[in-house]
Amino acid sequence: MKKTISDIAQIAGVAKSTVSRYLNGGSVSDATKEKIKRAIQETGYIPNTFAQSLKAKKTNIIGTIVPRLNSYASSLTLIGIDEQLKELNYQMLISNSNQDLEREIENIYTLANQKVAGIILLATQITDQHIEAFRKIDIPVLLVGQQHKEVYSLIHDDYGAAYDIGQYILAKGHKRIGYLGVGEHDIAVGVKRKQGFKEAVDTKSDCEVKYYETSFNIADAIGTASEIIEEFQPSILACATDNIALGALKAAYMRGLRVPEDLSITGFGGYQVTEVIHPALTTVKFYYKEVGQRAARNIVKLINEEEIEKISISKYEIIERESVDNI
Amino acid sequence: MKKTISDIAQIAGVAKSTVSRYLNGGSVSDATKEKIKRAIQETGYIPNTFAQSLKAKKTNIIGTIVPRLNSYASSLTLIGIDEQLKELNYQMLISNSNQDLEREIENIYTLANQKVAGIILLATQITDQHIEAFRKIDIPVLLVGQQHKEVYSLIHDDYGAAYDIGQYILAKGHKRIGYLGVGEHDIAVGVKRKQGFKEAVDTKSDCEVKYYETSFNIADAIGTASEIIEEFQPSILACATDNIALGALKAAYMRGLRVPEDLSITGFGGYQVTEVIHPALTTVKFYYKEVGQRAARNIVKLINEEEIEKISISKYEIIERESVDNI
DNA sequence: CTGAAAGCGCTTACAG
DNA sequence: CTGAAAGCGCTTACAG
Repeated sequence: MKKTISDIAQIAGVAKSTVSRYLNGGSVSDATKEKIKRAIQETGYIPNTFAQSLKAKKTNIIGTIVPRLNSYASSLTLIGIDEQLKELNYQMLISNSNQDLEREIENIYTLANQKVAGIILLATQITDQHIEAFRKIDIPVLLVGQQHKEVYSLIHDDYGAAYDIGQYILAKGHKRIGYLGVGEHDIAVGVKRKQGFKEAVDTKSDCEVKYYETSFNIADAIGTASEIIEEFQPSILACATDNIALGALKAAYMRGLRVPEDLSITGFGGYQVTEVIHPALTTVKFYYKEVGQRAARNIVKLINEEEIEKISISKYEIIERESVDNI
Repeated sequence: MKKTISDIAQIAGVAKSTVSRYLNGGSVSDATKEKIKRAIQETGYIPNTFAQSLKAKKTNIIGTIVPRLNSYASSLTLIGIDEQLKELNYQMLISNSNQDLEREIENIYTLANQKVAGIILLATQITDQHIEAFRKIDIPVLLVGQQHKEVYSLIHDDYGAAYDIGQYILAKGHKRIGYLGVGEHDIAVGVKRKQGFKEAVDTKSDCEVKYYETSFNIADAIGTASEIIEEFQPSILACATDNIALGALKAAYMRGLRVPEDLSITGFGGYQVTEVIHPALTTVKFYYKEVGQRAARNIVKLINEEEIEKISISKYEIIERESVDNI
């Protein structure tokens, strides 16, 4: 059933090497080309990628490790990577670590096993084990979303975006401000966003600002936001992700508060749904897909041993919509 | 740098075949085991998967083709597949066709090239070219979400769910009913859901029902829903997906209609966000993740040449929330 | 332009 | 339990 290059060679009446040359664009006479083409069509021959890779000693596969598949940010980033990679004649292999750091480390080694040409890691946190793995596998690695001094990274400007959101809130006249963030193990979302925000609101001394923490989970966010509303009664709640903001919105409705009249809310991310809901959410949009595309270009450069910057920072844009009131 | 099995054999002072046996759990004496283990640790040896697969003539990789990556349904299905496959010692390779049928066909062949053990296709429509590809590659294939008489399939009960939604709407006393679906090239969403719905509402003769069509795109849905509201002024708008329902909700708000007081809305899918928005959406929940898991089990059975049903139909559940009014 | 041969890194009967 | 040898399906110098 399954045809090999030898079968084709035999049917076409040429040597295996000639078929191989035909397949790889080497010099073959037109007459020979014709014969081989016919043989391939007739048999439905498909070359064995393993044998090819075994000899060629390299693949055109880029392994991409994601913490979770059902996230707006991951999905868009993956799409960007995939699109760009296809253009560059590479292929994307997705490996899901399901928010499990151990599995993430495992995935690095598995990908190395499969001789991927490079690895893109949509990172949440980078541990020593990560660094150890990167060293051992000896394959180009690119981090997306988090940075580390020993690895090439592509990040969103979390600090800058948060600073701008802070300034924006101040400009709207808010003085009783709640910030709902996540744990500090996540440097980008947990640390940088909070830092930028704090830096901005600290420029004004007549504000009362309180910082809270929840998880990335919407249900958790609803609970935490609800408590904050009860305890602190802020005029605005700045949330570290759009999902958290969605939770805050729900909490507001559940407590009978109108948004933005009774409580203003902001998010982070620019998820599509934030535009469709009512009131539409004021948030900061990150360019996930573009970052994915850039990641693809960068990893390929790394593979080709071209120079790239150790760390690139991507832009953002404040999207002003309906969820923030002017006081 | 890169170590091979020969290096390990040499360092451990044994034959390659012994190392191979060690790696694959064949019988090796404890003393030899120890030597090999040490050699592997010392060198950080990682076996070459290509060489392994070339000999073994099979892989434990399941190719999964998705129409798009940024969809709630795909993501959850993928997670289910991935989880279950890991348990069965298989690996998932995701291939995105980006809603491009040609690319989908290409992906089938590419996956075959890579000698995947089986293919799961999250399908939108099945053309003759698909069937031709399935025949040529001679690899087990499983369809998810759509059915075809020549291929093993796993589907959601689109017809049944739509019928129930229709009945539910009738029971709520609605008599002026709009149905907002999608094109008929998508059998599951475009044909089956409409059919089930129609069947249900046709049981009552004093209703006026109008059928409309839009795309899967939220922005399109907003536009179409807006027109429907203007022209037909239904008391309820049943939407063929949750995203379309989200668009309808937005359209209602934009026209100053209250939901559900002025217009009731229902969806299809059970996306997480439908629970968080206000008003929470009445919809039908499909078990995407579970279907993914089952798909994984089924494709593995197919690979092992075990019997499975040609077509399995998955359950659903009507989720009654706040977006439908009692008339 | 074309072919014979060696070799990529493994695995798998087959002997011992 | 262990090793030598053949072979998986390709590619790549090397001759011609």
